[in-house]
Amino acid sequence: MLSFRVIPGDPLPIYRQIVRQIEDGIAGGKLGPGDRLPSHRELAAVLVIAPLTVKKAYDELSRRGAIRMVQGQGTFVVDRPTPLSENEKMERIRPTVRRLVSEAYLTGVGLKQLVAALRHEHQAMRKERGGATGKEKKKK
Amino acid sequence: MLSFRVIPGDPLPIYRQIVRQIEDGIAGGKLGPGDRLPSHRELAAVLVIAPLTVKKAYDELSRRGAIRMVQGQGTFVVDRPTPLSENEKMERIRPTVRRLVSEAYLTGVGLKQLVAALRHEHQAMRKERGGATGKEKKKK
Amino acid sequence: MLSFRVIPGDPLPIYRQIVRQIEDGIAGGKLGPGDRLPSHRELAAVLVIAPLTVKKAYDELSRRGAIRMVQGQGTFVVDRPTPLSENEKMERIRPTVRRLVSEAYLTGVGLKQLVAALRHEHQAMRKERGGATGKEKKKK
Amino acid sequence: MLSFRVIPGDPLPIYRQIVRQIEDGIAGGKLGPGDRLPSHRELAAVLVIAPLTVKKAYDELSRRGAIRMVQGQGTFVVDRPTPLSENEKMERIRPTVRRLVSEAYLTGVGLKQLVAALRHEHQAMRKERGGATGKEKKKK
DNA sequence: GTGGTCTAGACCACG
DNA sequence: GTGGTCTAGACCACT
Repeated sequence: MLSFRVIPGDPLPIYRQIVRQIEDGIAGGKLGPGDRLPSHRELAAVLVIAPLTVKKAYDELSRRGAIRMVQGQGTFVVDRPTPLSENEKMERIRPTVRRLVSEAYLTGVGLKQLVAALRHEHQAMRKERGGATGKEKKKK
Repeated sequence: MLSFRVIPGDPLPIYRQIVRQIEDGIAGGKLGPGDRLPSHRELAAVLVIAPLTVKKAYDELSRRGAIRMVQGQGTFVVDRPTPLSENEKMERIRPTVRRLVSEAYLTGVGLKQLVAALRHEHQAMRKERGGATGKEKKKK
Repeated sequence: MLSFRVIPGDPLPIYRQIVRQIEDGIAGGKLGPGDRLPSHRELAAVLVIAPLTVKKAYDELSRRGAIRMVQGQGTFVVDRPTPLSENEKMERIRPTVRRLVSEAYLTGVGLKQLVAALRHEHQAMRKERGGATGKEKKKK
Repeated sequence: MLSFRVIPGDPLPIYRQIVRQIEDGIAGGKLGPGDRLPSHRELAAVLVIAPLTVKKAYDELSRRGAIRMVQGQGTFVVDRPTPLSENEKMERIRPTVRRLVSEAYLTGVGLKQLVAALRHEHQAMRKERGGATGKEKKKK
């Protein structure tokens, strides 16, 4: 199961953050058709936010046709995996890359430190995600 | 002078959009120390928004030490940005680092590619700023 | 709960008065980590001023790391104040130091008396905060 | 002659700062009846502010009867010296003392550092004021 | 209910 | 003209 992270103070509302992460997960192949998402109550508990907030995210995704909520069964991914090309992937994250570089410059953080911070955060996330340390073979 | 643009519907509030554009302007070298910004009323008129909204953006930049507002004179880009400790620098860019790492992970972009993209963007920005490639000798 | 008071005609703007009162409340131990402040609307009603004015005060305190505002929850005194470097600390109190020295000089108060007054006031505050006289051992 | 200092960003308007400093000077005996103040143009030049601002301060003091402006002659102190008792002096600067102590606590500056900063600033001012290093004997 | 943003005015202080 | 403060509303987002 995908693990989510949510930033309370972010300008992007929490429910949109969830929407986005699930979309990214689908785009990146981490989530495929038929995959089951955690119940909104469950996810809310994990993220320590209100269940209604998660519900709102699921509703949004449902409206977009990316997932389907089935009474008494759960919530499932509908979207085609739509494998993105490498270029498309890079394009997708590029705005954030640019923003980070710009922020780093303004703050006076050098490229070296920046890369270090990136690696550090990457490690931290891996541990959080469940202990995979190398190239993980995901199977459904 | 910088040209500003603002997107009303954006999840990022208008005043933050302005903050970012000015920060980027400084980062990109389009705005240098001593440069004068348009008055908040003037900019508000140009952008067709309320003056207070622009002022809020200027206040934010002022707090961060990027600009200085002087009564009866105007608003100026600050000469020597207030020095921050290394910890504070990292703390400041951390949210974006986390976000980028998360996006990359979900989208299926590996750490290597990510770092490469970062370096690439970093180089691009440098060129934009005037071609300095290393420690630049500033003369006034 | 703290009781607030505001003087409309004061040279110190209302929102700064609020900032100072809350800061003093924290300094004096009347406000501790985790304590909830009245909502900005509520406080505005009590003080008979515009909600935005209180919000501006809260924003200022939030920026300084003294409080945290959480959507839908309320506003709270922060647990562990953001650590500042020694230089920044001194930088922050410097204006008041300068002002005091200047006032004392002009009023004809000598350095010795000034330091004595400072020590006296410092002791008084400590007692107010609960009687700790040295390094206090905090337990939770 | 008294030397003045002015803080542009202060909540107290510059012209009020000047008023206050002259009042303090009179209260502290640094300025006595008949003493001549610098012309407003002159003082404005020294403080690097607009002459109108100084004029405003002089007008204020004139209205209060503390000084008298005489066409073609200059501006002179009128007020009785009114020597303050030590207690009165301390009372006068006490609010600022309290404020400084409170700020220092909040900022995490210890008493020791605080006193050191005070001494440092005191020295700096002395040099600025014209090089007196010990108890200065002032004569009119 | 909470905080977050925005508007369209107003008046003061400084130059 | 500039910035600095304040008001009295409004709507949105989250719990």
